[in-house]
Amino acid sequence: MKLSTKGRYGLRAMIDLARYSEEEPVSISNIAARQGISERYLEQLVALMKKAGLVKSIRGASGGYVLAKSAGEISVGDVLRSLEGSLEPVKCAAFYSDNGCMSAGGCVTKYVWQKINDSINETVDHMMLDELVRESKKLNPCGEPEVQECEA
Amino acid sequence: MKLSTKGRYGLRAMIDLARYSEEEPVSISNIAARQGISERYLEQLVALMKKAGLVKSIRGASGGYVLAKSAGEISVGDVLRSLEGSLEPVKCAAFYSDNGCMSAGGCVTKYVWQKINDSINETVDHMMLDELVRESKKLNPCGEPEVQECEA
DNA sequence: TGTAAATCCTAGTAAAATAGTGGGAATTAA
DNA sequence: TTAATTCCCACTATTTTACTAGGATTTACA
Repeated sequence: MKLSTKGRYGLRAMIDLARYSEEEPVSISNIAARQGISERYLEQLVALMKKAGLVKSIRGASGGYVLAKSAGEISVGDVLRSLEGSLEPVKCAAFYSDNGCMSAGGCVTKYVWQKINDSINETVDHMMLDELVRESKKLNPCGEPEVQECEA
Repeated sequence: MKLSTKGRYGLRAMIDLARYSEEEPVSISNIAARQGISERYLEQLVALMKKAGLVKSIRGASGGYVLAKSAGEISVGDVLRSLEGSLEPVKCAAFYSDNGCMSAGGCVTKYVWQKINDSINETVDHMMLDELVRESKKLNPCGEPEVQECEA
């Protein structure tokens, strides 16, 4: 049940992007430097978020990325799902239908997975990016590069 | 954020075990047959649950496994954690301490991971095995082998 | 108009994790 | 004694992860 580096780096990058792209587009190399993430790898993560409609790109010199909508309209869930795919703990074909996989019409554990899924989504869909940006400004007012001692 | 087969098979096995071990110990091969899981693999999963104090073993012929406590005292969380380790989405060293990993005393995303962690635990720790056993009896009253069409 | 800074796109790859399989010893009921 | 069972440890194929690499394309600016 671990989030991969995609989700971990991606959310950090997105908070960074939201924080620093208000005046001008932010480049991958900028984010990568501040967050201590490989440029080439981050490139791929941002591409996923672009595909999901969370960020817009401006090509060419002095280009970069900006949010595609306001930070208040982008949830942690949007970000994580764009990178990790669905957050559901078990990929169950019969998840949203009644005809389950067992003889008598549904497997027991399905309801467990669904409950976990619901609670994860409930949580991540109610945390918006603007909140985290405010928090980031409080914790790191001057925008120093973030030292990573833990691997989150 | 996917549960591995350990968690998925393990919970199914545990519900099966809880359901069928009321009168006599249930063997691995019994559970494996009913649940369509490899015996050798299931053996290893049950060993983890034994180590966690969720089941007791009776060795020798006509031996098998029984619950170490009543089904009402074993939560889905107990089972999943015994198999998967911690369910937290990110393994953060500074999780339960205040001195975080960033210069200014904590990283922003830590709070996100903690919220997700809390909501998962809240959910799995309030679902007890006895509930699921009752559900299992409703869905499959005669204890037929469970046909797996989905991979949950 | 050239150059540097950027995004964009695709492919490759080492390391780690997953999902098992396999052999065989120890225990115990019948 | 035998068969059924748990127990323990080692091995392995496959998949996933976490990148690296190369190079094409776009564009601001001198």
